[in-house]
Amino acid sequence: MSDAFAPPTQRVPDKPTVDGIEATWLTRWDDEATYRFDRDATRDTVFSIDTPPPTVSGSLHIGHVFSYTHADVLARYWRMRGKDVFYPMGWDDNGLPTERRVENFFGVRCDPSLPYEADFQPPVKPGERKVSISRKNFVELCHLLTAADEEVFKTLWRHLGISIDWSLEYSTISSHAQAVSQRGFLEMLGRGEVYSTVAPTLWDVDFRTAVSQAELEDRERPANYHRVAFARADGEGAVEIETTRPELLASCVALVAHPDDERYQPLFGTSVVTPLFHIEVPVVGHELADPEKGSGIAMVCTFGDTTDVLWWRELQLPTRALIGRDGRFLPADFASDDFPSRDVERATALYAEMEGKTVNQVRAAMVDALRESGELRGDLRPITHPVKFYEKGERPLEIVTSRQWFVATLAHRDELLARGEELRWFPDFMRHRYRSWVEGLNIDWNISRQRFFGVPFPVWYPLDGNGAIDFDAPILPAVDDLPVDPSSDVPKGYFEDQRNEPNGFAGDPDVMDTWATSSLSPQIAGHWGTDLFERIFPMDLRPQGHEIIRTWLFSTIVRSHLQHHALPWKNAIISGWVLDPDRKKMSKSLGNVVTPMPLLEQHGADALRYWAASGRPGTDTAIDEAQMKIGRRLAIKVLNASKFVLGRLEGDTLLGPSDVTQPVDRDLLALLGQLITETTVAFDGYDYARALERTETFFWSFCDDYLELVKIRAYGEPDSGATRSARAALSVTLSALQRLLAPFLPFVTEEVWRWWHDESVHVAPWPSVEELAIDGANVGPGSIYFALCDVLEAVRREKSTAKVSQRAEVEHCAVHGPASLLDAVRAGEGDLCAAGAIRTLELSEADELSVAVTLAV
RNA sequence: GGGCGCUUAGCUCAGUUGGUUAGAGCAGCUGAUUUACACUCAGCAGGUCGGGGGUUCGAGUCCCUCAGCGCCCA
Repeated sequence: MSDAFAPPTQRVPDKPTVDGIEATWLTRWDDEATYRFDRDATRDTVFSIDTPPPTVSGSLHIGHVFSYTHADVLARYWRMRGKDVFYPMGWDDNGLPTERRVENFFGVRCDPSLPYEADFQPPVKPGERKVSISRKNFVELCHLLTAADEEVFKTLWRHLGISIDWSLEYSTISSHAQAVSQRGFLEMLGRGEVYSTVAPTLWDVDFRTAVSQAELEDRERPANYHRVAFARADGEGAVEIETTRPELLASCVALVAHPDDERYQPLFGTSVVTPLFHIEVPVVGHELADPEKGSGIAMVCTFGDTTDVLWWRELQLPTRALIGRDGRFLPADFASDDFPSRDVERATALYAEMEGKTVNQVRAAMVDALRESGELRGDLRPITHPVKFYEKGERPLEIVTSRQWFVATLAHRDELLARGEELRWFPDFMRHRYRSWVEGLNIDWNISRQRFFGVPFPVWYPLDGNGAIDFDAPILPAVDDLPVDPSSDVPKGYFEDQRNEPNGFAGDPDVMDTWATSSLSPQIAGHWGTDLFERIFPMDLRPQGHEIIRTWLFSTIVRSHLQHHALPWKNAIISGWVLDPDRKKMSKSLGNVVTPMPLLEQHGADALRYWAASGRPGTDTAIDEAQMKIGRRLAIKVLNASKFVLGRLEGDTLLGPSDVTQPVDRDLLALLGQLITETTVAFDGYDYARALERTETFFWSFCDDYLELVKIRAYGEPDSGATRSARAALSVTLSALQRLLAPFLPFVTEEVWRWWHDESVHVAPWPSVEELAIDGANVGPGSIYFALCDVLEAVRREKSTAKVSQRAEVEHCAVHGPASLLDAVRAGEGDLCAAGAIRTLELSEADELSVAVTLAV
């Protein structure tokens, strides 16, 4: 460990600059392994950070520097506090965004039925029509592209000076991550926390995959209420319902109204007949039917929306599924028990026009048919209502029935709520986001995705003599054999030629939701199962943006709770949005997304970090180049102030706090002690922004006031105690300030620190009050310093008003004020007169401070 | 519909258990001129703290209410 008060070296350049210092120090940090985690560290000395593994297939935007800077500032603080910081970086490279990017980038499409082509070359340019390729070829392209994308992200964060230990880099599609993910799945399966079942599933017809509740978003969409008449089964008139989805008429299974609704009470227990298809359905009561909505009585279908699912389940209604996985209408047999039509011929004839068509086509056909039959009553009534979309999708979700794997979250809701309370949130109010999300859960977490580039389910199924799959007796691999790919690996006791054959086996065709793997980031990064994991888990800090509380944060808590009966981390620090310069939310559609690299190159890493670090946890922050310029100015000031101070410390004398003998110098150290205490408390409470603001304010005063006050004295005779005192105070304070700023401005502080130290500032000890050796004899911290500043300010004002140089001589300066203040001024009289070029200073007692300045002619 | 956050100078924001005359930076204006720094320094000006009501000796701060903006959940 280098001495904080080491003598200056001759390393101070004549013309220091902040330009280009990033490259120098990035290389040195690599060479010196400055951020390398000590693999032998024990849990009590470790500070572990679970950083978001970004989706590299998304475009790089300014948000990627924001939250990561916050995390890095904290990492650097704790490292200086002597912690062994475990700070890995991962890439969440599997999943839909990657597939979509690969499809567009290469102009390809995955068709799992095609054979692998070993020498396949993707099109140089994506063509008009996408080229269909095998699953293995497709996955290879995914690996190829994500590897390149990861480099782009890595370059950004390195340039930004994020103190990641890159030897800990991981990716969620790596073999290691797949093994961890599959082990996690198998252990949940063993505990009964994950199950597969055939159930109504939210389905994106474009992506052809199931999606989970966490990936939903409501979008306001225009629609029309269609008023449709259902004949009563007893022939006594008709019941009119209003629906936005007439295309689902053939899959109607009931009408439902509120139990208290007097209009429909007489109908409960009776039946009506669907128009056109002539299927008898019951009229039932349920609290969720809204008497204010439409005509107050709704058509329940298989399945128009999530409420239909709820009614279907609670009222035990039959199933008449008509929408297929491609969003087109499936065949239906109106002579069967599933679709018991009273007029098979007409129903079959009409439906023949609809089968195989899309939702919109069928809707139009249905409207025509209803109009013709006279059962569509009145005009269509336009409305706007929320429709559920996959967050990355473009068409409304449909609900299809299929077999999926679910993690049982609902059964653990209360425990998960308790975990949310147990976690320390910064800012605290973010815990509400988590709570309301968990309280609103209504379906278990669907982790099956009918896609290609992901972690496969480590599951095979036996086939019976007819080739039917027995889902209740899955064949599982041994943990030691993980990872496995059931589509190419063969379960123990079987041979490849038994695949998909009667009495053979079949692999589960699906892959896991990407969150089902990235929710294990502590286990992946920490190498669950090795001693490393015990050294870092539960982790200390989860830094992330608030938009992924319900996905990544939530799912990580779920997995840790189920697997380890613990929170995955003690603290979560939640960043706000980065807004565009006009304080608008950035989005692709608005075209206002800002890319970080040009800003980084123009203003420098320290400047960009300064801007990011001035955004408090949880607070939305606009991109502000003015703020970046201020950061750059601060960095330059650090260079110049350091150059000046170190230039004063000529010779090799080791100056320390014990050399600080002059009252004003000791007063400065007392103030510095306050600053250190304050910033340390702020950092301990994850309030890096306050720490920065306080340090910055102190630093500017140090430059503009203290340096000016003691400048002349510091130039004095080296052997004089007064000179030594000034130089010692400058040295001690500079040392502390360089370190206090190091988490924020890692490049410039490293540059200036190395002018007089051999080791990195980033492994130097965080400043402490103890190292200042303050004896506590001061009247009050700042009393002398601030008094001198007040008088100096008055003198400056006089010169500025007179429009003369600040170096202009003052003939006479009369200070009137309370005795205590005069004493304070007297204690620094020499410095004051030197700094203000004051020839004669007169001190006289008065109730209030006033300063009369007479300029020399 | 339920919940959370924000509203302080032209702009961006501090303002800690209520306590002198509400602060800073930027922008603006007026100047200085170079033995750390022109990527500099000094000074000036600029606010009925979103509106209303209440508690209090005292409210930017606590309570109620209204409004606007943003977000979360349903």
